[in-house]
Amino acid sequence: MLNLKGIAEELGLSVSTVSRAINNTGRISEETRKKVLEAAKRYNYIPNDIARSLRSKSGNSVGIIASDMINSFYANVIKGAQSVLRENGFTLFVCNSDEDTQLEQEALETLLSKQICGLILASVGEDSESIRQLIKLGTPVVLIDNIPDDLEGFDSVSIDNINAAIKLTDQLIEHGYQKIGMISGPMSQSTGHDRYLGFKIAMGKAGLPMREDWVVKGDFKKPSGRQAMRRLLSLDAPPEAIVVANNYMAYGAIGVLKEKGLAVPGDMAVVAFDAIDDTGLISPKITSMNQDPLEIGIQAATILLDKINNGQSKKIYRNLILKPSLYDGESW
Amino acid sequence: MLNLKGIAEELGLSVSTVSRAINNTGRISEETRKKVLEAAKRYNYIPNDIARSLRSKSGNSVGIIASDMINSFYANVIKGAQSVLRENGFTLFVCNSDEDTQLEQEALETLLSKQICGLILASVGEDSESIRQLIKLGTPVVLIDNIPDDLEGFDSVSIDNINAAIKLTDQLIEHGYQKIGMISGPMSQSTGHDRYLGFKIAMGKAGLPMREDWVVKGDFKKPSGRQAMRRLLSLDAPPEAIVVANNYMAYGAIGVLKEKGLAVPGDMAVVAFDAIDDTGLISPKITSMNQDPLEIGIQAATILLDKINNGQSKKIYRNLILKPSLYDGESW
DNA sequence: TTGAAAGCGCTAACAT
DNA sequence: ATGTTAGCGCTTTCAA
Repeated sequence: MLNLKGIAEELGLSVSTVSRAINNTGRISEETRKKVLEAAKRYNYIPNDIARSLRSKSGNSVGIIASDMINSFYANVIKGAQSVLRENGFTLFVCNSDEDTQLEQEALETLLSKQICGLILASVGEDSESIRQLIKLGTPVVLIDNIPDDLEGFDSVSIDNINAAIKLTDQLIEHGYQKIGMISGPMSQSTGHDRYLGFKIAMGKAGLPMREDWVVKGDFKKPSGRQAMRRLLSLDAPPEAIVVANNYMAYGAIGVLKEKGLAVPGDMAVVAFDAIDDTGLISPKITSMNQDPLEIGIQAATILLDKINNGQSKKIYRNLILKPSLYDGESW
Repeated sequence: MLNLKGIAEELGLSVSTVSRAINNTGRISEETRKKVLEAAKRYNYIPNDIARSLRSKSGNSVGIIASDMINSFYANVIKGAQSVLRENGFTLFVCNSDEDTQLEQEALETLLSKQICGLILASVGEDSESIRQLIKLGTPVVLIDNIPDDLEGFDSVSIDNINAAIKLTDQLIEHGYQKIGMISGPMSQSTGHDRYLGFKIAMGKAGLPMREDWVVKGDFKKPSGRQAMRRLLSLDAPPEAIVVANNYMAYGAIGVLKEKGLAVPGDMAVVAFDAIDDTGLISPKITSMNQDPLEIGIQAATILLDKINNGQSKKIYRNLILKPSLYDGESW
């Protein structure tokens, strides 16, 4: 495996000439260009991207930090972003934060040390310190999923979670449910906070009672959904329907119901966020308000690329609000 | 954002002294070490990993190429690998090949240009050219999932697919099924080929007839599973049970059955490979022979790290055969 | 059209 | 204990 210098020596040319031939830059005779390209192929030359970006001070990689790529929601976000990025010659570093602030911070530093030129971030919590730091460094960031309240001056791709939660709750209300509870996410995240807020608004609008013990806080992971459902079922008067703030908690909650032989929605109706079913075999089909994760990834990557390529657009912040779609399942 | 030189100037020291302080290498006075570390923190210094690995000729990233990380099987493999790698200071480049040879090749070149020092590869097809090339370059490779027959001299983590398929088929046979078909994968991949072989062996052993039209070849993706099932159902005498070579094709196949109002396993029994259900809500629960994807990722990464760190072990090839486990579901 | 030379940020001999 | 120097592989002025 040769490098530029190797090829240059082999051909009796200078490194710069070979570089120009390979990058098709600057003036060069057709003859030598041919010769170089042929040699490059013969020797299976692969440019050292590390050296290239060190020298030219312009990397071609971006990072993404999400809580868990096992979650098909994030997996799809990543896939969407990756497709756009690859088409544009960028590579994507994927990091998991596992809903952990510490890991998120570590991932951030790793990515920065890798000289990423952009970041897609589904942040945990509201701590904006690390993010502010990024912005100062001039690294473009696009936030997705969780958009901390106190963060103005960022780009983001998200949905109107408040309204989405209102509509989702309305589904239950329209079907005659009155005793409605919620398994919410952490209030420190906009997805948790706003969806809870929407739920509250919808309930108030309909004149329905909000009962403290009908709202159980989870951490967006499956076990917390199970735990929350057990808590609800242990109440003297459990709700007859619940709104769940994300897919995994809903899987946990419904799992508990099924195990106890309770019917969904007969004994308890369940609606959720982002419970898209890739397999098509989940039963009952969960009525859910869905963000389009692929689209989120695509849009986030597109904004990022624009900021990277367009120096001017760096100071223009875009807050893209996508429309979630309601999947009308059988769980209510 | 300062670099080493910046900090050196700021402190009136030489670059090398600062470097030594930060890397805690070589002799240095406690006093200056303190001073440097403090300054590094003050200026939010983050080492440029690109420059570092260019200089020291030793990268700290490895790549993984899998067909589709939306598939929770691969997602888990990636997660397992990532956990081991991160603990050891390595980062992971994730590439999708989408079961496409062309994309796999592209991903390979991208990764090589990124100077990865190791690769975990779930290859598509039997074309070993690109892989042989890698080996010559001295880049350690661990193959997973699909182990091309003609590739000796590689490390790999896999299962005994032939035996696994025999056992899976035996499940059906033991439950009295005689008219058994298969939705197989591409024969060019060991997972496709060996699972088909195992099926054939089990059938022969039991003295059951192998009918040509009861074996439909798919491409491991969901639509091909749907198509295959439609084909089977269109036969004059469809099989009464089928073995499906992977999870996604099984989802497609069962989906078709459910849509037609056919019962599983009443009208057709279905068993499959790797149909692990993260949600716990898939119905019917699919009887399946499961590799432990997390473990595969962990083992693959461990082998890779050993090869990277241990020059001597480079020429010792390990072919780890993990035990798959049978999940006893309700689909037969 | 081509070559020589500088230098990206860092590490590691070698020198002091 | 610290500084000086060379150079990783590449791009990019500047000269020729």
